[in-house]
Amino acid sequence: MPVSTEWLLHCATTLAQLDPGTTASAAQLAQYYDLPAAYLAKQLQALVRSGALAATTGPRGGFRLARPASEITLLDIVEAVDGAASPYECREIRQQGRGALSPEECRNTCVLAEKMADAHEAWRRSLAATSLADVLATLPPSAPERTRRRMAGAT
Amino acid sequence: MPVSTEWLLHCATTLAQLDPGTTASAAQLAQYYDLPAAYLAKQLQALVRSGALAATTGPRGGFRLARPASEITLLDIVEAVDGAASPYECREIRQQGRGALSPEECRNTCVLAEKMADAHEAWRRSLAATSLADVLATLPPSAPERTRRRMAGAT
DNA sequence: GATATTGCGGATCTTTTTAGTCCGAGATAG
DNA sequence: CTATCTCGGACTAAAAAGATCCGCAATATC
Ligand code: FES
Ligand code: FES
Repeated sequence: MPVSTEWLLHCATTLAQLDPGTTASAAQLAQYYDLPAAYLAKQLQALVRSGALAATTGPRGGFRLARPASEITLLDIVEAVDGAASPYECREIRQQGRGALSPEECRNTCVLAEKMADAHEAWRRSLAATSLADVLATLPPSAPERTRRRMAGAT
Repeated sequence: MPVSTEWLLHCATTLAQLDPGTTASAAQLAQYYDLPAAYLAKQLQALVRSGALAATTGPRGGFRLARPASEITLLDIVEAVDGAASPYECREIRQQGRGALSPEECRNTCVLAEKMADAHEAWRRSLAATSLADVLATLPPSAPERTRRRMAGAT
């Protein structure tokens, strides 16, 4: 799992603390966390493509949340940057080799593939249970003001 | 996630269907599923190292379950081949850059890292809930006999 | 006791993914 | 209208992981 996952999770949390209508540029966010600006910009695009963020181009432009913070889950962000596909991929190994099963016996999906899919679904469900609003609720009340202040001074 | 994960899950299920005391060599298992024998052998070693399988060297040697099938979970197998580390790695990004938090504010772990760890734990819990014995229970009663028969004819 | 067979570990090569950089299209402010 | 600032996608290098190979140690058989 790429390092940029952590970047985007934190960037989204930061954007959620901004006033509505305000945007933060990729350069600002990069400076805020000391990250390579060009590469961060590339990853932010993935979140725009997925519909979690909205981007405004031109001077005074930048990124903002495309939806209320309560409607953006951690799963949305993680799947946008890391891909939504399950890491486990069943290649129907049971139909190959000397022990191959007949096509009739394979009408229902393999038990092992099913269990692996269940585990992946449990992982997804756990991440989908937390929204950006939930994350903000755990922060001290002074955090948003502080974030806005430190962000304003950036280039 | 490597393709070999599926291989090992099925190989372990196959071994669980053998009579106690009987072993199956890597070549036999490879032929049974039409897999590259050399690579499969290497992955089987990982399961031996983890303690899920036991190996006997020499003629008539091979692999067998090291424990009763009810004591081997899918998580044991997956973590043996794919590693037990969480795919998400927190690099403490919150302490870097212009928005860096003070060390005092970072005494407790970051909320985002905690949520990601929770999701990973949910995934683990789901896989640990199923043992090889549970998998065998879903198979038709004729399956073990059939597996033993087809395995016997291999080189 | 010699021999064939099997697992074991390390060294090696290939492929995929990740990390990083770059320049162009488009929009806003002046 | 022009200059400047922003995202957007294409391109290139680096690292990690996957996959493969070969030689060594151990054991049962003959
Ligand atoms: S055939 Fe793919 S998991 Fe069983
Ligand atoms: S600092 Fe690593 S997830 Fe927040």
